Amino acid sequence: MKSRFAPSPTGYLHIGGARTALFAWLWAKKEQGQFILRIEDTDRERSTQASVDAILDGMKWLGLDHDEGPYYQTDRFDRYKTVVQQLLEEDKAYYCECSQERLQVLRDELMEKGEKAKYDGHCQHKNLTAGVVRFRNPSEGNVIFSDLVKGEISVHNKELDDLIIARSDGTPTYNLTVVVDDHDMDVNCVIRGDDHINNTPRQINLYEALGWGLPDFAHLPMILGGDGARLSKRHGAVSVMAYRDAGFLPEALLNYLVRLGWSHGDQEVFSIDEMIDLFDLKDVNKAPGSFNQDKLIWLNQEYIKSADIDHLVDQLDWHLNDQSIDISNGPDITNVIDALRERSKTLVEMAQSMKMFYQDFDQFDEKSAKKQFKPAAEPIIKALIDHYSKLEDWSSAAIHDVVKTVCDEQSVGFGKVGQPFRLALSGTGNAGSIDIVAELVGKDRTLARLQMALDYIAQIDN
RNA sequence: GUCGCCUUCGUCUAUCGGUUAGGACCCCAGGUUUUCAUCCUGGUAAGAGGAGUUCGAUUCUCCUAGGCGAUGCCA
Repeated sequence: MKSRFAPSPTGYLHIGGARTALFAWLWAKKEQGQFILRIEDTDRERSTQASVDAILDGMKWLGLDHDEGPYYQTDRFDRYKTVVQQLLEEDKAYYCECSQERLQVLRDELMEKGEKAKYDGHCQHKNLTAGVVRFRNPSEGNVIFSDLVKGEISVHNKELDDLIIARSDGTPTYNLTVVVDDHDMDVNCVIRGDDHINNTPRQINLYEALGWGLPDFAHLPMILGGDGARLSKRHGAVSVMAYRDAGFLPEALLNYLVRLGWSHGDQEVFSIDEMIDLFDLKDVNKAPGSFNQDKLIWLNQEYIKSADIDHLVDQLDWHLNDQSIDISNGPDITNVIDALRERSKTLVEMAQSMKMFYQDFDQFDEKSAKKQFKPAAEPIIKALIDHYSKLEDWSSAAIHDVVKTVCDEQSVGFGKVGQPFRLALSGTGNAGSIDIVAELVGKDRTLARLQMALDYIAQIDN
């Protein structure tokens, strides 16, 4: 068994493409077959190297590795020419020199008459020797195939016209190259978006004209935006790498994508191995799905909570760099991650929260400071500084004991001490349990920040 | 216009003719908690419409509507 992902390099790897790639990849793994990557760059006007790189980067980040390729169609023009020539010689194709204008007029007329807009075979028997090359599509009968996800699909040959397989400059077009490649590369399971369903009967006719055996076809439903329209930029990020940048873990994205159009009972969270084990094309839904960022965020948080610490360190690296956070001068990053993982929805958030452990700040969040740093807090903070400066065992347990001692001495509840302390430590008030945070922030920084809080209160008094 | 595909809570989905139509996200309420978060409990919410087949349809068939796709010398 061999499947493939065959994007055209006219932009970044987007969410829909990634889902198609994932399903094709999963099915190959599941069937212990191969997965190949092919770049369909026959449209030289729109294809760019930057897009090729972006697609490769996206696939790599997602971990969707290929067994063969990447193949480039532009490397195979000689082969396509040979096939076109063969079709010409066998009279299964012919040259056509109808102008674009004539074709446009023809389409308009047919549409106006309520008919299917298709080529009328004007050059069919002219025996021309130049122009575009058209494939002689059968005019009778039906093309019927059994799609692995959609079931039986039937189209009348009457609906199909003689499609162009080579442009007037001699370059081949999609419907020809895809057939030649899938055949030559032994792809026997074509998994792609269902926007290709309409092309499939044409391609089947081409396979038959060439005397080649048919692959299985599996057409995946599209991914739509929240409003039911085709997913596009206005629905938020559509580029896979934009999700990396926004702080998502690749396995969270993959998990989200695999559940869009496929399910296994009530299970929501799947490891890669489980996906491979449980995935089955026959369980793929026919209906299109809408992309829902809230659920992706939930999954991302689930993965952040449970991920292997080394993996998080790896994934965080890009974000630390992006936010210019230097972790060499501060606590062990694994301890910080553990303190933060239950309160971070994304890696971007986590990196932001990490700043308080590695960077000093010169002011407190104004709103919180007004609330917490009132004159009444002064003796409490003074007491904390007093105790902590003498504390030798800088452990969360000892730090916690001091807070309790201060509560007793000042005859106040935990909150009266904990809240200003937390704000002093974090600058924003958002932090986990104060004893652990204080331990990680370190004795010197803790004392300096408490002193800063004291200075703030003094400045309010004046 | 024509052809093809699709249609269960707002969203992702379960259901292989008989269920109080289940789960998850979101949202709401309550509980745990030194803030936030985590965690726990509970709640709101669905079979597009119409025929037919059947003792019985979300499930099978047909029609309608709606959505998406194709109708390119794009892929």
